Amino acid sequence: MKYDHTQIEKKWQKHWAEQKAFRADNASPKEKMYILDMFPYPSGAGLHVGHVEGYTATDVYSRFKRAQGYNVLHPMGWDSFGLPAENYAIKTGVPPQKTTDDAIATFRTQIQSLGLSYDWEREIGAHTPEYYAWTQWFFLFLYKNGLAEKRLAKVNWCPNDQTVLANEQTVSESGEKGVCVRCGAKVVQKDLEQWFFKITDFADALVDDLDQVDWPESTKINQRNWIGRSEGAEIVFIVVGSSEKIKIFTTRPDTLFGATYMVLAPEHALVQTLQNQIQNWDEVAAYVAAAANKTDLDRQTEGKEKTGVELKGIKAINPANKEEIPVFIADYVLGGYGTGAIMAVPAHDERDFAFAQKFNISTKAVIASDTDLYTGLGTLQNSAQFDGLHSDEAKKQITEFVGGKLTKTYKLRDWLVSRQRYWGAPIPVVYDPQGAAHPVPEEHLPWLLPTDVEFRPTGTSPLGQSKELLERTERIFGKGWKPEIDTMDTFVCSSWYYFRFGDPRNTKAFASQESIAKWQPVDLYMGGAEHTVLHLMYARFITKALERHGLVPFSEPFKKLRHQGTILAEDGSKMSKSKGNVINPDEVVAMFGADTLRLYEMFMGPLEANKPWSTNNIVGVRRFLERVWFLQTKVSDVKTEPQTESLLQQTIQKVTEDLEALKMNTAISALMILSNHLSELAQVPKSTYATLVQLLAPLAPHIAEELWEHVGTGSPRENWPVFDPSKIVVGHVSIAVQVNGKVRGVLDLAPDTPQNDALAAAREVPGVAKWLEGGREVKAVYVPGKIISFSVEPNGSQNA
RNA sequence: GCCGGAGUGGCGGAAUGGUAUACGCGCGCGACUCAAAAUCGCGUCUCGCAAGGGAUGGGAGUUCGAGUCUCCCCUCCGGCACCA
Repeated sequence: MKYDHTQIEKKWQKHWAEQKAFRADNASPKEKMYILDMFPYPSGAGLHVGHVEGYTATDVYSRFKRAQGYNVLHPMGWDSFGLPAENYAIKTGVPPQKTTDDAIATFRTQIQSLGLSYDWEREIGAHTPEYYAWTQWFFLFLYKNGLAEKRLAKVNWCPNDQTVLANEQTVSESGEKGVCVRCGAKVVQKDLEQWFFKITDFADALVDDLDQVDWPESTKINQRNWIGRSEGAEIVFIVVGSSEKIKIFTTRPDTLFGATYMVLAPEHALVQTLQNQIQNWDEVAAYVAAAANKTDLDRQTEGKEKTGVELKGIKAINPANKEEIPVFIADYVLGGYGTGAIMAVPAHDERDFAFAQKFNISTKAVIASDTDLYTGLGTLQNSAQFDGLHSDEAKKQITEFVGGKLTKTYKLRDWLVSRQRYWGAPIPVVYDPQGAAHPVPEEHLPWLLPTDVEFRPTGTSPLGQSKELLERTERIFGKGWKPEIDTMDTFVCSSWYYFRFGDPRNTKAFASQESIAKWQPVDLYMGGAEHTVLHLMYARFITKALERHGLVPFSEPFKKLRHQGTILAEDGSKMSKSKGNVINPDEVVAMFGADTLRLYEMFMGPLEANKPWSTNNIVGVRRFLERVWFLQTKVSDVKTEPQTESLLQQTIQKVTEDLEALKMNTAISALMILSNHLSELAQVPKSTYATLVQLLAPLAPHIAEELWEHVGTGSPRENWPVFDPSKIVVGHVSIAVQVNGKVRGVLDLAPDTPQNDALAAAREVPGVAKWLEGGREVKAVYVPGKIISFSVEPNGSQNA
């Protein structure tokens, strides 16, 4: 009987769908397990083998957990708003709605052909009004609680196309930075009124709560670095001859006596305030204007070459030693970090040192050191009564001495959610005739995305063209009222979707409290490591905001997180369309079958590692499945020999432990060892074979179900086997005998052999005895069941 | 520059401080065949006739024993990058 993967896979996919085999049951008393994949952007290119890896891993785990008796929630949906569909529409005129629905249909078909056990009754799409109504509800929720507000902010602007550009659109196809991806014009910065979510309110919790979750350490570190909490002091400097003060943030208040100048960010408000006292105003104003037009990319490409202008006529007083010091503006000081102003200590800070060299500013070493520039901590000097103190103590004492305060600051900025784009959830805000913002009342949600727009860059947000949206606004709110015409960052859609899967059709709430209590938080979350810093941060923020207002009873949405690695091309390079080395999963499924593809991707290596694809290696797992398939012809009611039973029990243990730890590659290896053993038998005991099939079922579910029909009862999706240690044969174990760290012999011993007997036997082993003869035994170590180790010193006669 | 991760056969990789190279690919030889494919069996780190020796990026250390732990260095991959 041939192994016809196509026929078998179709049969069981149909069967599972008809049986609703993977429905997550809201009413089940069984323990819940919520296993989630990061929902994909449904791109026109279709499913990638990289998707398959992550989805297969969670599928294996879901099937494993169901068999162990858990009530598993394993859903799939679409992160379906976003730029590619809109760009495609600009190019071709095909509306994003159509492109997106087509792409989703393709993705769904592809995913279903892999036999992934999703509960399709819970499918959601971020671009559907039923979903984005609640994305908009989240906006209103944050707005009402003071966590959303409008501010001026810079955007990338293409003066040629008259359009706003996302950061990733400011790199040309040839890699040139700071230019429009479409026309190549130089990108400039432009101020726009935009909506922000106040994620910085939660900065401390976002750092501290990382201790509660089981995430890869590197991902936690990325999150901490992104938030960038640093501890230091705020200290006030007085401007000479003025009532103005300059507040600075420093992590090194111990070096305050060494501050020989100050720097303000070009956009610092005080620059404008002090205009009348600044003698070289024209020069200063020109520098400020130039800095305002610089993109972040400009700053990067310009490297670390320092620029700046002294504010002539302005001096500040160092509060520690009352010296008058000059004040500069320079773009190496960032307006958005700390207080936007620094004290510069050129003797102990690299950037200040470089700047002082260029502008010929005096330096003063206040930490003892042999070098002109020393950035470490140390013993104070030139610091009056603080001389001799160590930095650690001086930080606090000097801060108190000058009336400053110890404080913390963060790199994390508030989340800018306004997008001057079409294909996103409209921001549910309207403006009265005076221009004041008002939230759209919840009863009007979903606040629909209009369709009467043209897809071409026009210099304004596409929704600004919609007559329907304007008429709707005036009809509901009154004459002269105007709609907000920006849409929300698609990260908003993905910051709450995991709640929706628990209660996907709810029209009264984003999810009922019962569904939250039943299913949340996510027990296992799987997705790529790249590009997830922001998503994870935003999802955590939303959860913390909900918790603060009593809407969820926990503060972290994802208890356990794992990343699948990247699948590379055969030569180890990245797969890319332009190189033409992309593997299409559909072709692999057609040729080898979904079970083989799944098994191969799980067998490639550790889940989180980056691994090259190898079409050669696929035949290995295919052969394994063929071997298991062929074994059914040898099944009979013979008694299981102890050796076979022992191996079976070890396999049950190994596979169970490995699947729990998501080490699919070694679980498969254990199954191969068992099937190789069974292949050597003339007749294969039915119960042993059935157990092999069941252990294989989470990994290669179609073939397992087909084989199970002949050898099992019930379903292979239930009653996961439990290993029985008493059936593992422990009669004797082969243990190594080492002399001076080298293996000289092997000995078969029962693990409970007493030490004296074991050592005596070991000394008699032919390969060992001769090494002990000529020397003096110094030490003998016996680790039962593991190893015997002798240490020998050569005697005098041998040395001679 | 800073922060992570990783270096093991020809290749993907395995190994609670305890016989390094499991499992798979590839390759070689053999069986079956008129022949080939498929399948099955045997072999496959390296030097050596052997006894033995040498190998987990390089160098030191801890230990009876190190791929695994500690320190220094090299290479590759990923992230951040003037954050005071």
